[in-house]
Amino acid sequence: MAARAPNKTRERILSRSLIMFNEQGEPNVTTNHIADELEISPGNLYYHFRNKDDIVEHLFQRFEDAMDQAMLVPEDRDANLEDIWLQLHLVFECIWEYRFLYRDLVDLLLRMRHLKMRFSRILKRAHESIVEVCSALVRSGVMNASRVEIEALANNIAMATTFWLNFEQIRPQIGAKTDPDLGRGIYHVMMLLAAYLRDGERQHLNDLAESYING
Amino acid sequence: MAARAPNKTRERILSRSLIMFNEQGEPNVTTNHIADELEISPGNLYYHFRNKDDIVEHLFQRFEDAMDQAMLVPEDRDANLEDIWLQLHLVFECIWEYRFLYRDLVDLLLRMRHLKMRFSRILKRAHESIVEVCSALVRSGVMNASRVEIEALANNIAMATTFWLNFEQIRPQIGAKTDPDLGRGIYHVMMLLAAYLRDGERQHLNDLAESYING
DNA sequence: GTCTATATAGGGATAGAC
DNA sequence: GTCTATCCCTATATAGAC
Repeated sequence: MAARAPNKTRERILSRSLIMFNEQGEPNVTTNHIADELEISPGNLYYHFRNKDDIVEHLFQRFEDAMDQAMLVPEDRDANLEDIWLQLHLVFECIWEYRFLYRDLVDLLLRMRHLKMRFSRILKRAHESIVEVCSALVRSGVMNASRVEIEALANNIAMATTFWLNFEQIRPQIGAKTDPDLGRGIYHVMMLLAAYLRDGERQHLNDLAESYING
Repeated sequence: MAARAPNKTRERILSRSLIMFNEQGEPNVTTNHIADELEISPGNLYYHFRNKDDIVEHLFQRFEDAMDQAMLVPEDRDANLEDIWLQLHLVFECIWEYRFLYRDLVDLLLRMRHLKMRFSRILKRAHESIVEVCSALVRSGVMNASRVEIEALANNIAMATTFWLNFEQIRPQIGAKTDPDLGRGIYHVMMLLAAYLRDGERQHLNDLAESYING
């Protein structure tokens, strides 16, 4: 009953769209551009997708799945600093892969209301996850922070993670087309934590961040 | 030789554009929309401005002036916590007034390259200003942070200030069309500082933030 | 300074042949 | 599944009358 073969053109459209959206920004890529690039007709593209938003939506679904995967927290034990480092790394990679979503986030989410709810859910889960991990750090004596401070910290970490790429793009030095160094972003997010750590672990974290930045 | 009277239509276009850009997002407002709203013809609008970017550019100029004004640091003495609070307040007000620039910042600055340089200059100045103020706090014994930590902190403060409004817009709870509370943003930025303050001042800052949030 | 009218271009989307 | 042809609509921008 289903299509005889896995739909190759459909998949080509999705993956090429992702590349073009990431490179040029979603608002600047039209369905015609995508069709041109793939050397198919616009009509063909519209056979596979109702419209451009439909493409965006399918890409968002993949992003959502990838983020849910990246945010999994070890449940059998309390998280430690290395866990955080690893998790941030996974999340940053995921954001990087679907960075077009973040570039015009506000406009995109206002235009497609149901995506806003789904994105909010991700943010909410991220926030809870951060609070949980920080609480674990407090329990294990590594971190020293009140409940209120943890809440504010979680908020700032979520925001920093969400907008790091955008911030990188508008900073002074970046003139060349070099890809931003995700390590820098992770480093800065970890520095948000650092202030609340006890001296030993604070140093430990600094070393970790330092080594990560240098390679 | 000059126009007999200060150009009223020109000014009306600018101020109305600002309102519409802020409300609907700059990419979603066309020159026709603006002309309609003002009940003038599109042709008339184009008599006063070469194109839409020309309008954006004039608004950016005003933003730039306002920001330069808002970022003035007292030079005759070391800054204290109240100074920071006041300055953040001024900057947040300024951002709020020209929030359309921030909503689609990356796309806007990539489209208008010279604006990117000017915006970078503002960011750079903000960064320096924050470093300076923090250094003053360290000198006066209120803050405890290394040079490296101050750099990271300044970076994070600049980023948080830049993207606070965007973050507010995509957070879970915000469904209604209520204006976001700038106080919340200022509070969170100050919480970035809090971790590095000595206990007494840390409490002082918490009180300040607390009272600011409650009214 | 302001209007009407219009040129131009491009994007989104569909119909119908193959 | 794919293509060609086309329609509709909107946005930017200009010319020329008033």
